[in-house]
Amino acid sequence: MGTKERRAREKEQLRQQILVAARELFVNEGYENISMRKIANKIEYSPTTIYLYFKDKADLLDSVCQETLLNLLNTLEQLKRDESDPVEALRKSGRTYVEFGLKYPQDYKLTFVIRPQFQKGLGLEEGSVGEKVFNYLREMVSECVQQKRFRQMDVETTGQVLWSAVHGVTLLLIDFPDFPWTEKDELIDTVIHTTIEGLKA
Amino acid sequence: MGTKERRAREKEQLRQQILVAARELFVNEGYENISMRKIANKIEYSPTTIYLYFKDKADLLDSVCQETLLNLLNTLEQLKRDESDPVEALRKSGRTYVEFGLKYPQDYKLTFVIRPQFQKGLGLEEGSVGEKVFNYLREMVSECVQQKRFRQMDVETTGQVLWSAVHGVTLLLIDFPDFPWTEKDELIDTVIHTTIEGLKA
DNA sequence: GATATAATATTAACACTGTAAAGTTAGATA
DNA sequence: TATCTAACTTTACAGTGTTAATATTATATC
Repeated sequence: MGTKERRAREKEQLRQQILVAARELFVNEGYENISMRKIANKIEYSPTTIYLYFKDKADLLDSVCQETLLNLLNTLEQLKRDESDPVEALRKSGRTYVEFGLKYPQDYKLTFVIRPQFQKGLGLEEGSVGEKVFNYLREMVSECVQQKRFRQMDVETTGQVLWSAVHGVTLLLIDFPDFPWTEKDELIDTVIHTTIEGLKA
Repeated sequence: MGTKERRAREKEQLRQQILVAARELFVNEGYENISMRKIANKIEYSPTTIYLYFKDKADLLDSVCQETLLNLLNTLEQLKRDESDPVEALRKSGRTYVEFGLKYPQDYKLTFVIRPQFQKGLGLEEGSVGEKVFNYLREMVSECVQQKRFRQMDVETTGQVLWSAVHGVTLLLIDFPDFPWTEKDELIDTVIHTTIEGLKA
């Protein structure tokens, strides 16, 4: 009676195959330059087969972005363990966030800039990966506030300020690679350092 | 012999007409949802006429964005006059920058996020409007640094840190309107205030 | 093993897209 | 009036996302 299970497994496998192909194409050539037909070609299925697994192209993008968020979450959570100082932990998290964005620039843009243009929902619903990523940030910040390392301020606002800073620098570095930036690592560190100092002040 | 001039004027007029129509459509319905045919319909010309005035759709986007930058520059320069304290002037400029982005969210995204995806060049070349906007920021910052109001730091880096912050918060507010943000104005003020405090520290 | 049934995949088609090439028209020059 | 030229349109092509109808395949039942 394992037939059903095997079938389900096979179905999931094809779903994954589509996702892998879609991510690779989206990331290398940009979401709007990739057609359903191109994805279909890559996996050697007919274009319409994709619609048996995903509602439409935006839904496919959505699933790719969910994976990216999961990837980001895992990357961040690997840090958490080995750092006792909460401010230092926050600094490292910020650094890791930006580095993640620069390591997978297209994934980052897809998730945090392109996707919102197509899917109006935020992807931060109850139990979603996006929510978990945000909770991670919230916890980090909360620790700093509780230990009075920051000036008295709403935890939510504090988190949002930090997010603004890292999101901003990540996108600028991605979008304007030719701009005469300060040396990249120095800029990232300075952005994070400045923001954290500002939160202490 | 005024014929040539009249013709040139008419030509420029149609160019402007196309730009106005394109901006309105792009801004209201999004760049990727607008076809050349829709723009052509709006101005009551055939679609291919547009190609006599603009190289392609990306070039048309480009011109729309140039106008946006000019608009931003004018908005910013109106501030300059009436503020003697350089830090306060910088704060106001930051505030104005974000407000501009939120007042014309689609223009902002078009210029600072969508455009770089299509036109790899930055649009900050010698003599360009983009360069002027950036010079404005540079001057503001420079004033603060010269008057020792900020901790000793490279003017370029300081400017880039500020730009990161305001760019970040602007985009987050645009892209995730449903997120449970701190009250919008408070968040913007806090982002700018925190960054500036961090630069002093 | 043959047949009915359900799952999965494909073909054909529609209404669009950006844009190149060729054709048309109106006004200026000679 | 004939010719030239700039401005604009028509036509056409190859490609797009997506739907409905159809075909194929694999399983379950007899």
